[in-house]
Amino acid sequence: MPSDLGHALLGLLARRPSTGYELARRMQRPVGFFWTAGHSQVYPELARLEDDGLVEHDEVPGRGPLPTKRYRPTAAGLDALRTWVVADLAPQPVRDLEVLRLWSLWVVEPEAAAGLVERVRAGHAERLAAYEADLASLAGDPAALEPDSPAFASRLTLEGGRLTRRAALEWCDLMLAELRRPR
Amino acid sequence: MPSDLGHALLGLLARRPSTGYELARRMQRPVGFFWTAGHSQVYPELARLEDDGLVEHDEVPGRGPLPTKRYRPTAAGLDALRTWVVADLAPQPVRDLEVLRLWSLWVVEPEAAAGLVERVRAGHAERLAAYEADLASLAGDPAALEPDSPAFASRLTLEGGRLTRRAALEWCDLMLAELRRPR
DNA sequence: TTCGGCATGTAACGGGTTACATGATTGA
DNA sequence: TCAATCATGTAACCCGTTACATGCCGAA
Repeated sequence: MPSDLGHALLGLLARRPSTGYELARRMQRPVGFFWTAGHSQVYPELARLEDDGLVEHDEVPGRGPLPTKRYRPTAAGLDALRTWVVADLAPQPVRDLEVLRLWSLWVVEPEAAAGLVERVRAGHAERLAAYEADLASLAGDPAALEPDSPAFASRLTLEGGRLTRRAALEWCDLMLAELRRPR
Repeated sequence: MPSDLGHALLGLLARRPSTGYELARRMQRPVGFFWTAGHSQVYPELARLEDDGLVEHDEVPGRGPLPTKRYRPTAAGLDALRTWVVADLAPQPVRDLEVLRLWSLWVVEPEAAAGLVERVRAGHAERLAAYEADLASLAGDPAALEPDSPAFASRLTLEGGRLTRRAALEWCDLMLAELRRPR
Protein backbone atom coordinates (compact mmCIF):
# COMPACT_ATOMS: atom_id res chain seq x y z
CA MET A 1 0.00 0.00 0.00
CA PRO A 2 1.44 3.30 -1.14
CA SER A 3 2.26 6.28 1.03
CA ASP A 4 0.32 9.53 0.99
CA LEU A 5 2.65 10.77 -1.71
CA GLY A 6 1.88 7.69 -3.79
CA HIS A 7 -1.83 8.39 -3.52
CA ALA A 8 -1.25 12.01 -4.40
CA LEU A 9 0.50 10.88 -7.59
CA LEU A 10 -2.29 8.40 -8.37
CA GLY A 11 -4.76 11.26 -7.96
CA LEU A 12 -2.81 13.35 -10.44
CA LEU A 13 -2.46 10.49 -12.94
CA ALA A 14 -6.16 9.64 -12.67
CA ARG A 15 -6.82 13.10 -14.03
CA ARG A 16 -4.20 12.99 -16.76
CA PRO A 17 -1.21 10.73 -17.67
CA SER A 18 2.08 12.53 -17.11
CA THR A 19 5.85 12.17 -16.99
CA GLY A 20 7.66 12.37 -13.67
CA TYR A 21 8.77 15.85 -14.55
CA GLU A 22 5.21 16.98 -15.24
CA LEU A 23 4.02 15.41 -11.99
CA ALA A 24 6.67 17.32 -10.07
CA ARG A 25 5.46 20.55 -11.66
CA ARG A 26 1.81 19.73 -11.06
CA MET A 27 2.72 19.15 -7.42
CA GLN A 28 3.68 22.83 -7.19
CA ARG A 29 0.32 24.02 -8.46
CA PRO A 30 -2.56 23.44 -8.21
CA VAL A 31 -1.98 20.43 -5.94
CA GLY A 32 0.79 22.38 -4.20
CA PHE A 33 -1.92 24.49 -2.62
CA PHE A 34 -2.31 21.67 -0.09
CA TRP A 35 0.44 19.11 -0.79
CA THR A 36 3.92 19.51 -2.27
CA ALA A 37 6.71 17.23 -3.46
CA GLY A 38 9.96 17.77 -5.33
CA HIS A 39 11.08 15.70 -8.28
CA SER A 40 13.55 13.84 -6.06
CA GLN A 41 10.55 12.35 -4.26
CA VAL A 42 8.48 11.76 -7.37
CA TYR A 43 10.86 9.51 -9.35
CA PRO A 44 11.50 6.90 -6.67
CA GLU A 45 7.81 6.87 -5.71
CA LEU A 46 6.77 6.24 -9.32
CA ALA A 47 9.15 3.27 -9.41
CA ARG A 48 7.59 1.92 -6.24
CA LEU A 49 4.07 2.37 -7.61
CA GLU A 50 5.10 0.51 -10.75
CA ASP A 51 6.60 -2.33 -8.71
CA ASP A 52 3.25 -2.63 -6.98
CA GLY A 53 1.41 -2.70 -10.31
CA LEU A 54 -0.50 0.52 -9.64
CA VAL A 55 0.93 2.54 -12.54
CA GLU A 56 2.47 1.65 -15.90
CA HIS A 57 4.43 3.64 -18.44
CA ASP A 58 5.45 3.83 -22.07
CA GLU A 59 8.39 5.70 -23.51
CA VAL A 60 7.73 8.79 -25.55
CA PRO A 61 10.10 11.04 -27.52
CA GLY A 62 11.59 13.61 -25.16
CA ARG A 63 14.47 15.96 -24.68
CA GLY A 64 16.29 14.52 -21.68
CA PRO A 65 19.46 12.42 -21.70
CA LEU A 66 17.45 9.51 -20.26
CA PRO A 67 14.31 8.00 -21.83
CA THR A 68 11.13 10.03 -21.22
CA LYS A 69 8.42 7.94 -19.55
CA ARG A 70 4.72 8.73 -19.57
CA TYR A 71 2.83 7.15 -16.67
CA ARG A 72 -0.84 6.27 -16.24
CA PRO A 73 -2.68 4.42 -13.46
CA THR A 74 -3.62 0.77 -13.90
CA ALA A 75 -7.05 -0.56 -12.94
CA ALA A 76 -5.53 -1.66 -9.63
CA GLY A 77 -4.13 1.85 -9.18
CA LEU A 78 -7.56 3.43 -9.62
CA ASP A 79 -8.99 0.94 -7.14
CA ALA A 80 -6.29 1.82 -4.62
CA LEU A 81 -7.07 5.51 -5.09
CA ARG A 82 -10.83 4.99 -4.57
CA THR A 83 -10.18 2.95 -1.44
CA TRP A 84 -7.78 5.50 0.00
CA VAL A 85 -10.04 8.50 -0.66
CA VAL A 86 -12.79 7.23 1.62
CA ALA A 87 -10.60 5.27 4.08
CA ASP A 88 -10.57 6.13 7.75
CA LEU A 89 -8.46 9.18 8.43
CA ALA A 90 -6.79 9.76 11.78
CA PRO A 91 -7.21 13.34 13.07
CA GLN A 92 -4.40 15.29 11.46
CA PRO A 93 -1.91 17.16 13.64
CA VAL A 94 -1.70 20.77 12.53
CA ARG A 95 1.73 22.30 11.89
CA ASP A 96 1.58 26.04 11.40
CA LEU A 97 4.75 28.02 11.93
CA GLU A 98 2.95 31.35 11.53
CA VAL A 99 0.54 30.63 14.35
CA LEU A 100 3.41 29.30 16.46
CA ARG A 101 5.05 32.71 16.17
CA LEU A 102 1.87 34.62 16.81
CA TRP A 103 1.43 32.60 19.98
CA SER A 104 4.61 34.26 21.29
CA LEU A 105 3.89 37.73 19.99
CA TRP A 106 3.33 39.01 23.53
CA VAL A 107 7.13 39.11 23.99
CA VAL A 108 7.60 41.93 21.45
CA GLU A 109 6.36 45.54 21.28
CA PRO A 110 2.83 45.98 19.86
CA GLU A 111 4.15 47.91 16.83
CA ALA A 112 6.57 45.12 15.95
CA ALA A 113 3.80 42.57 16.48
CA ALA A 114 1.54 44.52 14.13
CA GLY A 115 4.30 44.45 11.50
CA LEU A 116 4.43 40.67 11.73
CA VAL A 117 0.66 40.41 11.43
CA GLU A 118 0.75 42.66 8.34
CA ARG A 119 3.18 40.27 6.67
CA VAL A 120 1.08 37.25 7.60
CA ARG A 121 -1.95 39.03 6.23
CA ALA A 122 -0.20 39.75 2.93
CA GLY A 123 0.60 36.05 2.54
CA HIS A 124 -3.03 35.08 3.01
CA ALA A 125 -4.18 37.78 0.58
CA GLU A 126 -1.77 36.49 -2.06
CA ARG A 127 -2.97 32.93 -1.66
CA LEU A 128 -6.59 34.07 -1.80
CA ALA A 129 -5.92 35.82 -5.10
CA ALA A 130 -4.44 32.60 -6.51
CA TYR A 131 -7.53 30.62 -5.47
CA GLU A 132 -9.85 33.15 -7.00
CA ALA A 133 -7.90 33.21 -10.25
CA ASP A 134 -8.15 29.42 -10.53
CA LEU A 135 -11.84 29.52 -9.61
CA ALA A 136 -12.48 32.11 -12.30
CA SER A 137 -10.92 29.86 -14.94
CA LEU A 138 -13.31 27.08 -13.89
CA ALA A 139 -16.39 29.30 -13.83
CA GLY A 140 -17.48 28.65 -17.41
CA ASP A 141 -16.86 24.89 -17.31
CA PRO A 142 -20.09 22.84 -17.09
CA ALA A 143 -18.06 19.83 -15.88
CA ALA A 144 -17.41 21.72 -12.66
CA LEU A 145 -21.03 20.95 -11.71
CA GLU A 146 -20.77 17.17 -12.27
CA PRO A 147 -19.65 15.28 -9.12
CA ASP A 148 -17.84 12.62 -11.18
CA SER A 149 -15.69 15.19 -12.95
CA PRO A 150 -12.23 16.30 -11.77
CA ALA A 151 -13.26 19.92 -12.31
CA PHE A 152 -15.96 19.45 -9.69
CA ALA A 153 -13.45 18.37 -7.05
CA SER A 154 -11.05 21.12 -8.09
CA ARG A 155 -13.78 23.69 -7.67
CA LEU A 156 -14.73 22.45 -4.21
CA THR A 157 -11.17 22.43 -2.90
CA LEU A 158 -10.58 25.94 -4.25
CA GLU A 159 -13.82 27.06 -2.65
CA GLY A 160 -12.51 25.71 0.64
CA GLY A 161 -9.27 27.60 0.23
CA ARG A 162 -11.19 30.77 -0.49
CA LEU A 163 -13.38 30.46 2.58
CA THR A 164 -10.54 29.69 4.97
CA ARG A 165 -8.23 32.40 3.60
CA ARG A 166 -11.01 34.94 3.89
CA ALA A 167 -11.45 33.91 7.51
CA ALA A 168 -7.69 34.27 8.03
CA LEU A 169 -7.79 37.83 6.64
CA GLU A 170 -10.65 38.65 8.96
CA TRP A 171 -8.57 37.29 11.83
CA CYS A 172 -5.53 39.39 10.87
CA ASP A 173 -7.70 42.50 10.78
CA LEU A 174 -9.01 41.66 14.24
CA MET A 175 -5.46 41.31 15.57
CA LEU A 176 -4.36 44.57 13.98
CA ALA A 177 -7.30 46.41 15.52
CA GLU A 178 -6.40 45.07 18.98
CA LEU A 179 -2.70 45.78 18.64
CA ARG A 180 -3.30 49.35 17.49
CA ARG A 181 -6.14 50.19 19.83
CA PRO A 182 -5.01 53.32 21.70
CA ARG A 183 -4.15 52.61 25.28
CA MET B 1 20.47 29.44 16.19
CA PRO B 2 17.85 26.96 17.31
CA SER B 3 15.37 25.14 15.09
CA ASP B 4 11.65 25.88 15.01
CA LEU B 5 11.17 23.30 17.72
CA GLY B 6 13.76 25.09 19.86
CA HIS B 7 11.87 28.35 19.50
CA ALA B 8 8.62 26.60 20.32
CA LEU B 9 10.19 25.39 23.57
CA LEU B 10 11.56 28.84 24.33
CA GLY B 11 8.06 30.21 23.79
CA LEU B 12 6.68 27.72 26.29
CA LEU B 13 9.41 28.38 28.85
CA ALA B 14 8.98 32.15 28.51
CA ARG B 15 5.46 31.62 29.78
CA ARG B 16 6.36 29.23 32.56
CA PRO B 17 9.47 27.20 33.60
CA SER B 18 8.89 23.48 33.10
CA THR B 19 10.49 20.05 33.07
CA GLY B 20 10.98 18.22 29.77
CA TYR B 21 8.05 16.04 30.61
CA GLU B 22 5.78 19.02 31.19
CA LEU B 23 6.95 20.60 27.94
CA ALA B 24 6.08 17.43 26.04
CA ARG B 25 2.60 17.54 27.54
CA ARG B 26 2.17 21.23 26.87
CA MET B 27 3.13 20.51 23.26
CA GLN B 28 -0.01 18.37 22.99
CA ARG B 29 -2.28 21.16 24.14
CA PRO B 30 -2.66 24.07 23.84
CA VAL B 31 0.44 24.49 21.65
CA GLY B 32 -0.44 21.21 19.96
CA PHE B 33 -3.30 23.03 18.27
CA PHE B 34 -0.71 24.32 15.78
CA TRP B 35 2.60 22.58 16.60
CA THR B 36 3.35 19.21 18.14
CA ALA B 37 6.38 17.34 19.44
CA GLY B 38 6.92 14.14 21.35
CA HIS B 39 9.15 13.81 24.40
CA SER B 40 11.80 12.08 22.27
CA GLN B 41 12.24 15.38 20.45
CA VAL B 42 12.01 17.56 23.52
CA TYR B 43 14.86 16.10 25.60
CA PRO B 44 17.63 16.34 22.99
CA GLU B 45 16.44 19.81 21.94
CA LEU B 46 16.59 21.04 25.55
CA ALA B 47 20.18 19.78 25.76
CA ARG B 48 21.04 21.69 22.58
CA LEU B 49 19.40 24.87 23.87
CA GLU B 50 21.38 24.56 27.08
CA ASP B 51 24.64 24.06 25.14
CA ASP B 52 23.84 27.30 23.33
CA GLY B 53 23.19 29.09 26.63
CA LEU B 54 19.54 29.80 25.84
CA VAL B 55 18.04 27.82 28.71
CA GLU B 56 19.28 26.72 32.12
CA HIS B 57 17.97 24.23 34.67
CA ASP B 58 18.04 23.29 38.31
CA GLU B 59 17.21 19.92 39.78
CA VAL B 60 14.02 19.51 41.74
CA PRO B 61 12.63 16.56 43.69
CA GLY B 62 10.76 14.26 41.32
CA ARG B 63 9.45 10.76 40.84
CA GLY B 64 11.51 9.47 37.92
CA PRO B 65 14.58 7.20 38.06
CA LEU B 66 16.71 10.05 36.64
CA PRO B 67 17.06 13.53 38.18
CA THR B 68 14.10 15.85 37.46
CA LYS B 69 15.24 19.07 35.79
CA ARG B 70 13.25 22.28 35.70
CA TYR B 71 14.21 24.56 32.78
CA ARG B 72 13.82 28.30 32.29
CA PRO B 73 15.03 30.62 29.52
CA THR B 74 18.16 32.73 30.02
CA ALA B 75 18.28 36.40 29.00
CA ALA B 76 19.94 35.28 25.75
CA GLY B 77 17.10 32.79 25.26
CA LEU B 78 14.45 35.49 25.58
CA ASP B 79 16.39 37.64 23.11
CA ALA B 80 16.55 34.77 20.65
CA LEU B 81 12.80 34.28 21.01
CA ARG B 82 12.05 37.96 20.40
CA THR B 83 14.27 38.01 17.33
CA TRP B 84 12.70 34.88 15.89
CA VAL B 85 9.10 36.00 16.43
CA VAL B 86 9.45 38.98 14.10
CA ALA B 87 12.09 37.52 11.74
CA ASP B 88 11.37 37.16 8.05
CA LEU B 89 9.22 34.15 7.37
CA ALA B 90 9.29 32.31 4.06
CA PRO B 91 5.81 31.51 2.68
CA GLN B 92 4.88 28.23 4.31
CA PRO B 93 3.99 25.24 2.15
CA VAL B 94 0.64 23.85 3.21
CA ARG B 95 0.33 20.12 3.91
CA ASP B 96 -3.25 19.03 4.32
CA LEU B 97 -4.06 15.36 3.84
CA GLU B 98 -7.80 15.96 4.13
CA VAL B 99 -7.87 18.41 1.27
CA LEU B 100 -5.63 16.11 -0.75
CA ARG B 101 -8.29 13.43 -0.45
CA LEU B 102 -11.14 15.78 -1.21
CA TRP B 103 -9.30 16.81 -4.36
CA SER B 104 -9.78 13.23 -5.61
CA LEU B 105 -13.31 12.77 -4.37
CA TRP B 106 -14.63 12.79 -7.94
CA VAL B 107 -13.44 9.16 -8.31
CA VAL B 108 -16.02 7.83 -5.81
CA GLU B 109 -19.82 7.80 -5.73
CA PRO B 110 -21.46 10.99 -4.40
CA GLU B 111 -22.92 9.18 -1.36
CA ALA B 112 -19.49 7.85 -0.40
CA ALA B 113 -18.00 11.28 -0.95
CA ALA B 114 -20.65 12.81 1.32
CA GLY B 115 -19.72 10.29 4.00
CA LEU B 116 -16.11 11.43 3.83
CA VAL B 117 -17.14 15.07 4.05
CA GLU B 118 -19.29 14.29 7.09
CA ARG B 119 -16.27 12.84 8.87
CA VAL B 120 -14.09 15.79 7.93
CA ARG B 121 -16.82 18.08 9.19
CA ALA B 122 -16.99 16.25 12.52
CA GLY B 123 -13.24 16.74 12.98
CA HIS B 124 -13.54 20.48 12.44
CA ALA B 125 -16.51 20.69 14.80
CA GLU B 126 -14.57 18.90 17.51
CA ARG B 127 -11.60 21.21 17.14
CA LEU B 128 -13.87 24.25 17.17
CA ALA B 129 -15.38 23.08 20.45
CA ALA B 130 -11.88 22.79 21.95
CA TYR B 131 -11.02 26.33 20.89
CA GLU B 132 -14.22 27.70 22.32
CA ALA B 133 -13.71 25.89 25.61
CA ASP B 134 -10.24 27.42 25.95
CA LEU B 135 -11.53 30.83 24.94
CA ALA B 136 -14.25 30.60 27.57
CA SER B 137 -11.68 29.94 30.28
CA LEU B 138 -9.84 33.11 29.24
CA ALA B 139 -12.95 35.25 29.05
CA GLY B 140 -12.80 36.53 32.60
CA ASP B 141 -9.05 37.22 32.60
CA PRO B 142 -8.22 40.94 32.36
CA ALA B 143 -4.65 40.02 31.27
CA ALA B 144 -6.14 38.72 28.00
CA LEU B 145 -6.59 42.36 26.98
CA GLU B 146 -2.96 43.39 27.60
CA PRO B 147 -0.71 42.95 24.53
CA ASP B 148 2.32 42.15 26.69
CA SER B 149 0.58 39.30 28.45
CA PRO B 150 0.73 35.63 27.34
CA ALA B 151 -3.04 35.41 27.78
CA PHE B 152 -3.43 38.09 25.10
CA ALA B 153 -1.51 36.03 22.54
CA SER B 154 -3.32 32.86 23.60
CA ARG B 155 -6.65 34.57 23.07
CA LEU B 156 -5.71 35.83 19.60
CA THR B 157 -4.46 32.45 18.38
CA LEU B 158 -7.60 30.76 19.68
CA GLU B 159 -9.71 33.41 17.99
CA GLY B 160 -7.90 32.56 14.74
CA GLY B 161 -8.62 28.89 15.19
CA ARG B 162 -12.26 29.66 15.82
CA LEU B 163 -12.63 31.77 12.70
CA THR B 164 -10.88 29.30 10.39
CA ARG B 165 -12.70 26.26 11.76
CA ARG B 166 -16.02 28.01 11.36
CA ALA B 167 -15.11 28.72 7.76
CA ALA B 168 -14.19 25.05 7.33
CA LEU B 169 -17.60 23.99 8.66
CA GLU B 170 -19.29 26.36 6.25
CA TRP B 171 -17.25 24.80 3.46
CA CYS B 172 -18.22 21.26 4.46
CA ASP B 173 -21.89 22.26 4.45
CA LEU B 174 -21.47 23.72 0.97
CA MET B 175 -19.90 20.47 -0.26
CA LEU B 176 -22.66 18.37 1.31
CA ALA B 177 -25.32 20.50 -0.35
CA GLU B 178 -23.69 20.04 -3.74
CA LEU B 179 -23.13 16.31 -3.33
CA ARG B 180 -26.72 15.71 -2.26
CA ARG B 181 -28.42 18.05 -4.67
CA PRO B 182 -30.96 15.91 -6.59
CA ARG B 183 -29.84 15.29 -10.14
C1' DT C 1 26.35 31.90 -26.70
C1' DT C 2 24.13 31.62 -22.84
C1' DC C 3 20.02 31.00 -20.13
C1' DG C 4 15.83 28.66 -19.09
C1' DG C 5 12.98 24.71 -19.63
C1' DC C 6 12.65 19.73 -20.42
C1' DA C 7 13.87 15.34 -18.38
C1' DT C 8 15.80 11.77 -15.38
C1' DG C 9 17.88 10.08 -11.62
C1' DT C 10 21.09 9.62 -6.78
C1' DA C 11 23.00 11.06 -2.21
C1' DA C 12 23.45 13.46 2.10
C1' DC C 13 21.22 15.50 5.73
C1' DG C 14 17.73 16.94 9.09
C1' DG C 15 13.47 16.51 11.54
C1' DG C 16 9.57 13.75 13.17
C1' DT C 17 7.38 9.33 14.64
C1' DT C 18 7.54 5.02 16.85
C1' DA C 19 9.58 1.82 19.70
C1' DC C 20 12.87 0.53 23.30
C1' DA C 21 14.37 1.00 28.15
C1' DT C 22 13.94 2.07 33.17
C1' DG C 23 11.66 2.81 37.55
C1' DA C 24 9.05 5.28 41.47
C1' DT C 25 4.47 6.88 43.24
C1' DT C 26 -0.52 7.21 43.44
C1' DG C 27 -5.20 5.81 42.94
C1' DA C 28 -8.81 2.34 41.59
C1' DT D 1 -2.33 -5.65 42.42
C1' DC D 2 -2.64 -3.38 38.31
C1' DA D 3 -2.75 0.61 35.55
C1' DA D 4 -1.79 5.34 34.90
C1' DT D 5 1.15 9.19 35.68
C1' DC D 6 5.52 11.20 36.51
C1' DA D 7 10.14 11.41 34.51
C1' DT D 8 14.20 10.78 31.63
C1' DG D 9 16.63 9.31 27.95
C1' DT D 10 18.28 6.43 23.23
C1' DA D 11 17.74 4.13 18.66
C1' DA D 12 15.70 2.89 14.28
C1' DC D 13 13.17 4.28 10.66
C1' DC D 14 10.60 7.19 7.32
C1' DC D 15 9.89 11.28 4.85
C1' DG D 16 11.07 15.65 2.92
C1' DT D 17 14.56 19.11 1.48
C1' DT D 18 18.69 20.35 -0.69
C1' DA D 19 22.43 19.44 -3.46
C1' DC D 20 24.80 16.68 -6.93
C1' DA D 21 24.96 14.91 -11.72
C1' DT D 22 23.90 14.83 -16.75
C1' DG D 23 22.58 16.66 -21.23
C1' DC D 24 19.53 18.28 -25.18
C1' DC D 25 16.68 22.01 -27.38
C1' DG D 26 14.85 26.54 -28.31
C1' DA D 27 14.83 31.45 -27.62
C1' DA D 28 16.93 35.84 -26.67
